[in-house]
Amino acid sequence: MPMDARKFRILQAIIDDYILTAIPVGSRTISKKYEMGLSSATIRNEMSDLEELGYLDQPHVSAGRIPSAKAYRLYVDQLLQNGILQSGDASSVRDHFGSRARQMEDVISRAAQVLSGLTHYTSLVMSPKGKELHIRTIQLVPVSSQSALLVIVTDGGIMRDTVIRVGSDLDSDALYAISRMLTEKLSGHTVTEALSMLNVASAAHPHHPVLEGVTEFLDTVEGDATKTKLALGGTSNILNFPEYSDVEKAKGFLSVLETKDKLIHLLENHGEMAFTVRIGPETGIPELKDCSLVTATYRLSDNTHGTIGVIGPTRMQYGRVLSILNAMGQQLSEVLGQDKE
Amino acid sequence: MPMDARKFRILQAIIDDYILTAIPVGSRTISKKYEMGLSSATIRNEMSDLEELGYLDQPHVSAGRIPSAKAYRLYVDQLLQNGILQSGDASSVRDHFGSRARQMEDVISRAAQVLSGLTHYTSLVMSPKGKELHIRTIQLVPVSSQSALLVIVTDGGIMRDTVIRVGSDLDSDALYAISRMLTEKLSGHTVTEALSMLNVASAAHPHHPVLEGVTEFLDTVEGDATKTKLALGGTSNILNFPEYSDVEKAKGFLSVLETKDKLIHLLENHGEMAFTVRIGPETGIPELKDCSLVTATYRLSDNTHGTIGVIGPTRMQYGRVLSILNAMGQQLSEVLGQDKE
DNA sequence: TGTTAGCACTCATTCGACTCGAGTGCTAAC
DNA sequence: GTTAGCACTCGAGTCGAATGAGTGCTAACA
Repeated sequence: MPMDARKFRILQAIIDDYILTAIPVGSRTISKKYEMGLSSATIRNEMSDLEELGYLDQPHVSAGRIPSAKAYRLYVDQLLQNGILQSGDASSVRDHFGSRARQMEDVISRAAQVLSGLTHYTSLVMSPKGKELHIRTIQLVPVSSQSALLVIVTDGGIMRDTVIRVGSDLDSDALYAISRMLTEKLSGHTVTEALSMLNVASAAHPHHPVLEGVTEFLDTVEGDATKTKLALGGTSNILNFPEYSDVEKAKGFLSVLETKDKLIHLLENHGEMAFTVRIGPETGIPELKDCSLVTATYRLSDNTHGTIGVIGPTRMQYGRVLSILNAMGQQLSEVLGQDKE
Repeated sequence: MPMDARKFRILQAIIDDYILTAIPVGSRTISKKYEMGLSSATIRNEMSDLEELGYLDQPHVSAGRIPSAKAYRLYVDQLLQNGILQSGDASSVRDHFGSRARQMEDVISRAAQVLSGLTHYTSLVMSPKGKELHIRTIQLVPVSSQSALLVIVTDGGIMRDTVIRVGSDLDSDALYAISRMLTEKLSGHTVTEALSMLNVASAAHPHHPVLEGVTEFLDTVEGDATKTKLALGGTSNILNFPEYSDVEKAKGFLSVLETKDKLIHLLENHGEMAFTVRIGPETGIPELKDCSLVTATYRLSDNTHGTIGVIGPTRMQYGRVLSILNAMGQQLSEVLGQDKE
């Protein structure tokens, strides 16, 4: 039994209706609300076929059908292929975002707020991965006689800082000299590259406290995924959807959001696509089996990119979400890239 | 009708039982489970009196009684007066916290996690208010030809940074010189004091871009409460309690947590007490009318303090929470104060 | 005078029987 | 291939009786 055009049109109508109403949709609804020119009986036969093909599920025999994950997959693939992106969202993203470019962190969390506000889903905004960032300046700022603040400015305006121990024989001017030297050597390189260069240098000057401190810090930046900044928005939005009116399910969902490591891992597996859509079980997280995750990337430069995403019920308004993510991605690239020149 | 010792003992038993079980407690329960040496009928008479005094409510006539906000208030005041603080919690806080003192931000969020993990409630950890912090070092780090990163190191190891525009005629060395000068002048003063000093300086050198940038930034640090860092932990813990099995109520609660401004405002009204306990309506936030907020402070120095707190249902294990907050406050003072010398 | 046993009364909760209706699957006719 | 008709299914909602926890009151008791 093949999947012809009519079946597809009916499936699409079912999905559209279910996304809107969240109640299982019956054959009569389709034949009345959507101008098919077919009677409910015919729709019924087609729906039976679609169920056999695995595109529809039936909660119980006397209810309508609901789309399966496979159906959403088909639906989304179709959407992605046609590239239907409303342009109206770009301007509304712009409006809500405001133009003030502040610190990376502020931008990230603001973006998460806007994203969840516009979509009514839960949003995720992740800064670029640490190890891909290019170093621009390294500066040691004296904090006390024994320690200094290590500030690393990277492209995108992100800065990472930590306090390291230095030898007590270094005063402000000495630190400044070291800073200049380090900046000269490492500027323009990625964190990963800088790390290998430092390892060479450490071999020449063993037990140099400053070098050790810097190396150690870069090491954690590279290795530790949790160093990536992740902002969430609209975490309680999920409760607006009837599929999460069960408190137990809601708890599971919210618990996942609390352990950011899982989320970061999820967002990192992005591949080279402009968009990634993971539907239900495709997320790989049991608690999210009734959720979909849509992600997109934004670029700061050729090699550094961050990820933004939206989590909602599988019956998500994929078209709208994709369009908004697209607009937000562009906006972020613009805002974060602008103070780069 | 006075409130005698026996009434108080009975009230205490009722509160203890209700905190544990969350079900209205009847006269028979009290006379059996708690060794009162009184029959249920006597208890019943006393409970009737307690209700008349406003300490007990009755959901409906054939159910037991539940403590009113007034009852919890009495209970807590008694608790605070007796200063019952189990010492066991101090060590468990220490165990969970770990000794690694990292950046302020990490410590804050770690503390929130530990706090919610130990109490099973939602925790709040707020860094000290910006304007109370003492400046230790000011450093300008070149970022591009037009802009510089302004790093301000304060006591407690907190650092605030932002990118400011500078005149294009300033190279790295010039910025360094300015940094030294600023550090020399402002070190040891609070943000508020520094601000007034800078205003004097600005009058002498009008339109100086660096001075303007620094002033503007300190201004936002002082004025903008949202600059205060606030970490939350265990936001979904509230769903474990039967009083929040209603999704609508849970949504209201979680929505409040998302707008951090309200929370910061709540935590700031702390007064000079070691602990503050706000019960139900005392929080002043309608969505939290069935919640209690317990806060405590930790100190970095004489003038700078941060706030930690726990939010849970009004039937909270106040004794335990107070004890844990006390331990955590000490721990935080220790960890954040230690790199101060 | 305080305490207790006894008893009638209240009322949320539980459970089963019942109805209602949306929706299906199947068959036969078009 | 499409459609009308019809029997059938089954979740959701309603109603009412039974249940039982808990109270308030009264009268007896120490």
